[in-house]
Amino acid sequence: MAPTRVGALVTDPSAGTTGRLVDWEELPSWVQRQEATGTARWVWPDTATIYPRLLSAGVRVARCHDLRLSHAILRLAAAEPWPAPSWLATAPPEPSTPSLLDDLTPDSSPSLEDVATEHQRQLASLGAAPDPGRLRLLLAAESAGALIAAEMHADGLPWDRTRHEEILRAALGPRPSSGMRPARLEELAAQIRELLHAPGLNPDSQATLLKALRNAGLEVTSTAKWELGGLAHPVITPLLEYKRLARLLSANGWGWLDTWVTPGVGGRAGRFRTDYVPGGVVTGRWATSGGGALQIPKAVRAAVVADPGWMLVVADAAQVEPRALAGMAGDQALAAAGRDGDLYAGLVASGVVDTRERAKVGMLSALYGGTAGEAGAILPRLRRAYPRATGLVDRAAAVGERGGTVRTWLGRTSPPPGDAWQTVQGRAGEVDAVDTDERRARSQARDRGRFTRNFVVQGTAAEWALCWMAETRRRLREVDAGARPDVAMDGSPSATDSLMELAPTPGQGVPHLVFFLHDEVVVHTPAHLAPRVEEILRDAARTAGQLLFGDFPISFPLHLASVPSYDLADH
DNA sequence: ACTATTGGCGCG
DNA sequence: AAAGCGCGCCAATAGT
Repeated sequence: MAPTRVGALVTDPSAGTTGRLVDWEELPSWVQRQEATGTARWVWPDTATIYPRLLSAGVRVARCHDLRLSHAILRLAAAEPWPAPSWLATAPPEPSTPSLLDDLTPDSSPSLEDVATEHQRQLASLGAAPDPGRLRLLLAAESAGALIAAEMHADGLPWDRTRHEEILRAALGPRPSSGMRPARLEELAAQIRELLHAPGLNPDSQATLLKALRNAGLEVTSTAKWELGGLAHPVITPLLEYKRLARLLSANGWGWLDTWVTPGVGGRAGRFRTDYVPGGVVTGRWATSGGGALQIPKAVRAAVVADPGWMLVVADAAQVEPRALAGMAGDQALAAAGRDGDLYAGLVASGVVDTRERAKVGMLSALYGGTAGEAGAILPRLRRAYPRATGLVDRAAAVGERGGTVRTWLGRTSPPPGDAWQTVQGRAGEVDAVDTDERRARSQARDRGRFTRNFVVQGTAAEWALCWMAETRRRLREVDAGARPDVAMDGSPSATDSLMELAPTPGQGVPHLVFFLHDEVVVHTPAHLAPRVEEILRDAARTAGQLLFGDFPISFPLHLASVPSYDLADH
């Protein structure tokens, strides 16, 4: 049963705190009125539920405090967590069409007092935290992310269906009737059957393909491409080609287009809309649901095309994780290696390792906990050169191996290991424990150590990226106001009366974020504003670094490209 | 006929 | 078991 009203507070330094329990129909106009001061912050149960409705009414807000996302962070961080109120969902709402008003909320809807009480609890919890300033920044960034996620869904990623179809046709042949294999795949399948003497083989069937390969004398234990790649046999080339194209077909073929890309309107490209899930990954990274948005392969990025007269500004932050680690650890030497742009080149220049590739492999091993192969040889050199940085991740791993929890720089806490983990560790300590018990426990403890090792780094990098994006959004909104003289800046009635006029929607000359991928963002902008957008992205990256690490001299350089289509950025 | 798991592979 | 972290999604297959 869907509630017909929503409770929200608005805190505003210029107007004090007010709250209302308001009908959904009245919500947009009320919100728009409060926004006019320019200093309002909304406190509401769940941005993912509320904001899409505001967006479809043409209303955007500057900032909010998302009680659901904040609770999730505070619950793990607080010494004395409180249970989530029944009205506060612990999972993001099921995606739904904006026209449907039901199914969006948990069992009961909060009163205004409920909302105010939960807010007070969160503020108190924040105040009691070891570092309230950082945690406050994290909650603000997480909440800003929720606004951005909803806005990117509403605006969509520009997607040219025709260009996508050209890519598919060139790779696979014409679109087959449903259920049939495209021509090119059928050809390759025939070759594979011939070369393996396996008539009737379906290359999509892993089990039968593996048998056929072994019958042909290939000593493989899987059909994974990394294993096949090293083999000398005439079937390898067509087989790898088959796998590459079959993947393209199943992940981003014609069916994908039909499901995920809405048609273009008058000269404009269509749009791809996924559901972004802020905080969807344990480390604080975003997840997505629908369309595989975080795995858009390089092969189809040429179909991401700006509207006529518009550009895509693609910004990719270089080596965010080691930079975040340098900042956290206060490692001056590692920070210095990253000063000139390419941190891995910096490692080579400082004589720590001899090639860029080895620098990268070694650094990733330090961040992920790898020990095998070449990494084993490089790691000791990294430890000697960067004892503070490597010491930090080594300690995080040690905590994890003992079953403890770790925190990111801003204070996101790792989830503790589950019951199964504890059980296995417990069994290894019992008097009748056998070898396999101990081995399993040790192996599982090391797994946990690699998780916590990486958690602090990946999570802090995600925090930097959130701050970067939130700061970018803030500045893009200023461009919006400045670039649109038709919107009065003096708060005159004409400016606030027409909600649709005020709403910065694509097509009205407004640069806006359209894509986010861990350390990369894409802004869709009128072409003449592309240089300004690049400047904003750079400034925002610098600001994000300062928000996290203050005066510590760690830089966050970007690769920037203003391009008509995504493939041309090609970092 | 349905759901859960597996192997594989795309992205960072 | 890709050398190590984090994901989502697909087709085939196993389980019910």
